[in-house]
Amino acid sequence: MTELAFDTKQPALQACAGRKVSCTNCCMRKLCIVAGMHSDQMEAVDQLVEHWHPSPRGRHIIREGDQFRQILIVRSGAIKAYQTLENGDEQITDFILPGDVFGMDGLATGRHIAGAIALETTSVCAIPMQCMLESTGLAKAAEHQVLALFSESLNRKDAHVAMISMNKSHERVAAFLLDISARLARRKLSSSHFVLSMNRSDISRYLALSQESVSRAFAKLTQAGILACSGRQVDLLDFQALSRYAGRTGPADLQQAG
Amino acid sequence: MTELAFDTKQPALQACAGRKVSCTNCCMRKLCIVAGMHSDQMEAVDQLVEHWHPSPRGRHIIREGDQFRQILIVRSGAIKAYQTLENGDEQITDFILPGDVFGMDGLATGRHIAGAIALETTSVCAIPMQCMLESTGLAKAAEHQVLALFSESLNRKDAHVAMISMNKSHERVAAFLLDISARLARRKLSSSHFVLSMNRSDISRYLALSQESVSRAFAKLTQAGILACSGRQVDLLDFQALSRYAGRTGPADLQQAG
DNA sequence: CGTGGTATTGACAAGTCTCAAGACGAGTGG
DNA sequence: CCACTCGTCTTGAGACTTGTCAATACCACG
Repeated sequence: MTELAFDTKQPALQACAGRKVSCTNCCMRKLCIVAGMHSDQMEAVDQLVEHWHPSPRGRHIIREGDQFRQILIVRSGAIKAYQTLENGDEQITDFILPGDVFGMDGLATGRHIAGAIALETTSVCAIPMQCMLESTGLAKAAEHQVLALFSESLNRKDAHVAMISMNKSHERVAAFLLDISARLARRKLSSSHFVLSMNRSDISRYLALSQESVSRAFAKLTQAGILACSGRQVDLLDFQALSRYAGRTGPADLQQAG
Repeated sequence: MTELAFDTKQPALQACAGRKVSCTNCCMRKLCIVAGMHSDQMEAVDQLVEHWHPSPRGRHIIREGDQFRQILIVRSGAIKAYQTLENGDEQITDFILPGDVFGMDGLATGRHIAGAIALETTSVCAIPMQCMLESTGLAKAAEHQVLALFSESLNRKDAHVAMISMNKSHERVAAFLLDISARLARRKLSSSHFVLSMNRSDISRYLALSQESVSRAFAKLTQAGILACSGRQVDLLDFQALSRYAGRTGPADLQQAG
């Protein structure tokens, strides 16, 4: 089985994965920058947007220090954003799913601070910043959308901070799974049954835990009957219970419920 | 002594604190949205910008759930941004210093997710979003700046994540102090001698630690001769050593060096 | 059927959280 | 000037969780 963040049996992503499509019939148009645009506006954006070739798993889409030239939107696949710290450790700063924008980190200084690597075969669209600022008509139409996506990106980071702030490993993992689940749901994909596109090590560096703790957290949640998992395949069995843990040692605490 | 994030003896902030000023002679013009603008552009922005009355310590500037109407820029003072979690805990998501923008979290959904409270007497400028999108001339001039500030905001959040990801409490506190220090330096204020405007509890909820651990971390760094502090007054004595700790258990580990 | 990357599991040391008590400083009222 | 109070900050001791090191299991792939 190939590694996908989504169940390929579901139609939405399969429709456009890997193929060059125009914005008007792109499956991500409801989440991306063209959301809410008229078809003529969309066509204007289409002229501007570069549809890049799909990147295979492991390929860098952005390298740390690269010059900033455009903002990017994922059309299909999944990406991890990372930053190399002074001591050489790789901090995973984001997991980017179809419809998410990324690459705005380079706008402030002109150079990208964070790198981005495809977690599986991934297609992205690029909106060159230069064009964006020059083309008045489009800028007008897209400006609000761009800002909204920025804002969403900011909120995603706050959610990340909230996740890491939980003190128990199974809470962080529960919150992580719920977050992924909710984001998949927004994309009309199964929220209870999915295949993670990142390995345990990526998750651990995203959640500020050791790989082993992530593994143990999965085991704990499994033993509690809250989820079933085999490697990256995850089935969420009890959302309520999961939410309780993600809600930071809420009403009921996790005992060896078995 | 009043509580300030900055040494009031330094001229930059004193000049405009609390008084209504135009952008052209605001002390924050080099960091804010009007950075790099011609004076005529600046005046156009000036027409648009609302200079709000100073907020006393403890006052809400934004409440969670408030309708989004404008983005805000701090002119003087300091602010904490927070989010109430499911279990009622307050997660501090940001400390906002003069020249920083905030409030963009509300753009995505139209309502603010995070609240903002003044940590000391604080003046902010508001740029109504409606105006911003409508006034073409200005939008053109300010667009790049707005995006750059957004981008900076994103990068600040990644820095926050990196901070929380450190596993030892004194590393997180070291990173925190270096971050504050660097941000003060950008504002031409003393980077080695300052008064924190937030209490230990705020710091702890920002760094995902208990209050006690923060206190102990301060003590540890003090005993190691790296800083001197008395309550919120902080003097950084050894930047190199501080950077080593903030660099995540780097070359030299912190022993009871005394 | 090996091989390499990934994932799990165990045991111990190390660090943090929690609970609890006390110290300190600023502000108030006698 | 003093005693008192409140919020903040510090310090101590024990329980608990995680990180680390190490060994083993698992899976896809050639």
